[in-house]
Parts: sequence; structure tokens; C-alpha cells
Amino acid sequence: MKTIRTRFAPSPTGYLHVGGIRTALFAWLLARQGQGQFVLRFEDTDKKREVEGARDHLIKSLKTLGLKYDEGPDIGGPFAPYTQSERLESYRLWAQKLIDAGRAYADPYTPEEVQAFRDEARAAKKPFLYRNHRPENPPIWDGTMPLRFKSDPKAYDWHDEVMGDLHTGPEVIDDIILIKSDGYPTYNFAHIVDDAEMEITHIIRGQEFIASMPNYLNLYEALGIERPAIATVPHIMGPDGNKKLSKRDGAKDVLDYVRDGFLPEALVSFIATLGWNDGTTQEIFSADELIEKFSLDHVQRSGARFDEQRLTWINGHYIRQLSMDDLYVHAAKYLPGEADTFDENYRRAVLSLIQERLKYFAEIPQLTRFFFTDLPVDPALISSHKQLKKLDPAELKQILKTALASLEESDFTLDDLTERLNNLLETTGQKPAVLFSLIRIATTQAPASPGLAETLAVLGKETSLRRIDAMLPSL
RNA sequence: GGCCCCUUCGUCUAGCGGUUCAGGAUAUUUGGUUCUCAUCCAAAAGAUCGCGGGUUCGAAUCCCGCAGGGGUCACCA
Repeated sequence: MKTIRTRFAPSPTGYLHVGGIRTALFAWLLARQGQGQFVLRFEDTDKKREVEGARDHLIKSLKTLGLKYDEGPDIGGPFAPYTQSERLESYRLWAQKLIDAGRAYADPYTPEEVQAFRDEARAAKKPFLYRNHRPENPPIWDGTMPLRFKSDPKAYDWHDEVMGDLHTGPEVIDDIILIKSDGYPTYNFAHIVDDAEMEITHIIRGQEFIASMPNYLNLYEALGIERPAIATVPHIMGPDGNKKLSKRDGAKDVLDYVRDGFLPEALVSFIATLGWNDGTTQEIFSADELIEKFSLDHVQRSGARFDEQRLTWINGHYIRQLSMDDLYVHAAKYLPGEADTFDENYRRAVLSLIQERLKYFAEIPQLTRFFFTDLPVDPALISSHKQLKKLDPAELKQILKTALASLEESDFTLDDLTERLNNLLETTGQKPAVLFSLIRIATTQAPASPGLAETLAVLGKETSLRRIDAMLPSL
């Protein structure tokens, strides 16, 4: 069996959103499970649309998600270069073959003239076909005009690894442009040449290319190139509508998610299961499990909607599984600025307490601020509490004083605090809903916090007592 | 408008002619875990399988039509 070689071939015209990374992930998985190679290739033949920094961003996105490529623009490989703008000679050579065989010709029309043909077709509510205007005696191609493919319209039946058996008639075949008037090849031509020269065996690409597949089949024949296997995956839809996910709809970039504190393994698991599953009830997959279980024939044919809630759930799952050391490595930088003056042990203890509450790291500041700074006394925490608001302020004050007296004698170890809090339930005769809530509010001034004893133990004696003292006058 | 693809709980999906008045997950609601939030556990609610015809003893599953959604018809990829 031939070694599997897949590629991810983005154009550096924008950033990598979740939909784009999915084709990369699938291609990577295919290569990994077949002991094959995964190739990165930049398709930079449209210099007008190129975005500064997009290449680095693409590379960083792949690396962040752990999609390591075996050959690529920055690391080279046996078929270098891996950037299309550096491969113009190849396209020139293949184009010449077509010219020699009478299968390519110069397009003598100006863009305006072609546009007029197009408008004409549109007005007649018919699809535009350039070949209906194919010139009878085209000039010799001198490189200043577009070079077009002289197509051989016919019906095609082909197999797509995801979409199944497909069929189209000859009416969709046209004389596509091979080389633009600026000398750069079109994607339509360049990717076929590159995939052949780079010995790519499987192409994974988005739905938008399915309509041009017959044209590619026609080109493969004319070039005498055996086509790779094709897997066309559906688009990922935006959260609200049925539109293809795009940056314009507020879709975040993969690195945006990482920046907000989503773990790469969560992103990978989420993206893989958007439109794919292994047929069992397993919901979350590690990269190794994906390599073992992924299969193109279980990829959904319909577009999946991007559901951030599901991503959030998966991310929370992964955060909970993190060891303390890993949690600290990932999460420490999200701590609020006030945390800088505290030592590492304290910061670790805080993170440990909120680990099971975290959905993504960007939530850390709001969840932990009271551990690092005294928040102002907030009377609303009492007045909106369904138990405490019923009690007389004087009574609350008495309860808190009793608690304070006991805590003053505590060594603030977790065991001692737990025991004292339990004893206080008896001495004050209050329910936990009253006693614990009151102490919790006094010491945190936050609407939510980890368990009371744990929180007090981390805050320490001095801070806890100081905050209770500060609370008393307001009651 | 032509061509192509798609259509199961809000969402992601299982399902490949019968053991399914459709299973799981998430989201939602409720209860429990000595306080809040979260976790965890339990439960509830949620899909006449887009609609209409067939084929069959039997269809979410096969066939046809329709509707809706998406893609494409660039010197973009």
C-alpha cells in the first residue's frame, strides 16, 4: 500500500478559523494513522489579498494545536519549496505541455469584455461559460494575457470519500484560467501540479470546491496526472444562522480561543467531533484516540453548527483533569494583577480551589480577585440573600461576633477550621445556610466562592479576621 | 436561473428494513451532595425522524416528487 501523504494548503489571506483548522486536523489524522506524511503548503498566488503576518499565524495555529507537519515552507522537505510563489517554474513547464498539446490558449479578451459576457449570461439566467466565447484564432500566448485551459466537456462520475458517489454533466465544464495575466497560476491549476509533484495521495478540502471538481477531473486527464483521493467536508456553520462560519460573523480565530483559556486538546476534541463521531457514545477524544479511531466515512455530510457551549463543556472537562503543575503552567498568567505580590504557593492554592469551577481561563480574574485584594463591603450580598435578608441586622452582627471569637483562636488549618465551623453551628443554633453564608460573604464580599473552610484556610487568619472586622460596622 | 450537496430533540449526534411509540451528549428545569458558585449523582422535559407519495408483512432507514437550507457559476482560494 502506498504511503498516505496529505496536505494542508491555506492561502495566507487571513487567519485560521475553526472551520479551516478542521480540514487541517482531518488531513493530519489521516497521515498519522497511516504512518504517512502531513505537508504544509502556502498557496500565495493572490498577492492582492495577502495579509501581513498570516503565514506566521497559520504556522503558530498548527503548532499550538499539535498538528505537526513533516514538510513545509519553514522546515523544507524532499519536494521543496512549499510556497507556490516559489514554484512558478513548475507551473510554466506543465502549462507548456498543455500548450504544445493544443490544450491551452491565450485569452485575448479584456476583463471588461469577459465581464460583459458574464452579465449577458446572468441576464439570460444562464450559467456563465467562457468556452461559449472561445476565440477561433487565439494569439500566441506571451505571458501578458491569461492562459486558459481548452476543456473537453463531458459527464463525470467520481467517488468522494465523504460525499459518496457524485455525478455531473458536461454543462459544468469550462475553460478555466490556468495562469493569470500577472504570471501567477490560479489555485485551480497550481494545486493540481503541486499535489502531483509532492505525491499527495489524499486531498481534504471544504465544500466550496465540490462544484469545480469536474473541471479538475478534466484537467487531470489533459495533464496525464492520476488524481488523489478526494474528501470534501461540509462547512461549519455559524452559531445562529445557517451561514458558513466566517470571521465577519464574529467567529473567533483558533488562537483567540487559546488566548481566552481554551486548551488545545479541548479544541482538537471539539473540532474533530463537529461532524464526526466513531459510532459509539464516546463524546471526548484525545489526539491519540482520534488517530486510532478517525475515519472519513464517519464524517457527516451536512454542515454542523458551531456550538460554543459544547466547546466550553469539553474545555471544563479537560481543565478538571489537569494536574496541579499543569494547571499552574496554563493558568497562572490569567490571575488578576493583584496576584503578583503573592508567592507561588499561595497562587497555586487559589487555582487549586477554583479548578473544578473553571470553564476557561479568562474567567480566573473574576473568580479569584477576592483572594488577592479586599473587596469593598457590599450590602447587596446580604439584602439579596434569601435567608440572611430575613434576619435582624443586630442578630447577624451577634452571629458574626460569635464566629469571630472562635476564629480568633483558630490556627487556620483546614481541619481546625472545619471543626470550629461545625461547632459554631451548634453554639449559634444557626443553619449552615445562615452561618456559613454570613461568614463567606464577610470574608470574600463575592457572590460566589469555593467552600468556606477551604477558602478561609487559603485566605489565612489575618486577612479573614480583618475582613470580618470590616464587615461588622455595616450591619 | 443552471448544476451539485444537505435535511433525526434548541445544539452535536446514534441509527444502514424488524429487539426503537427513535438512543447518547450538551444546553434547560428540578432534587440530593452541611452555605454561594461549580463538580458529582439522580430525575424531568425535549424529535409525529423537512413534507407528500410509493415499494414492503414491516421504513428514520429503499425509490420518486416537492419544500427549505447550503455551495458554485472570479485573472479568490
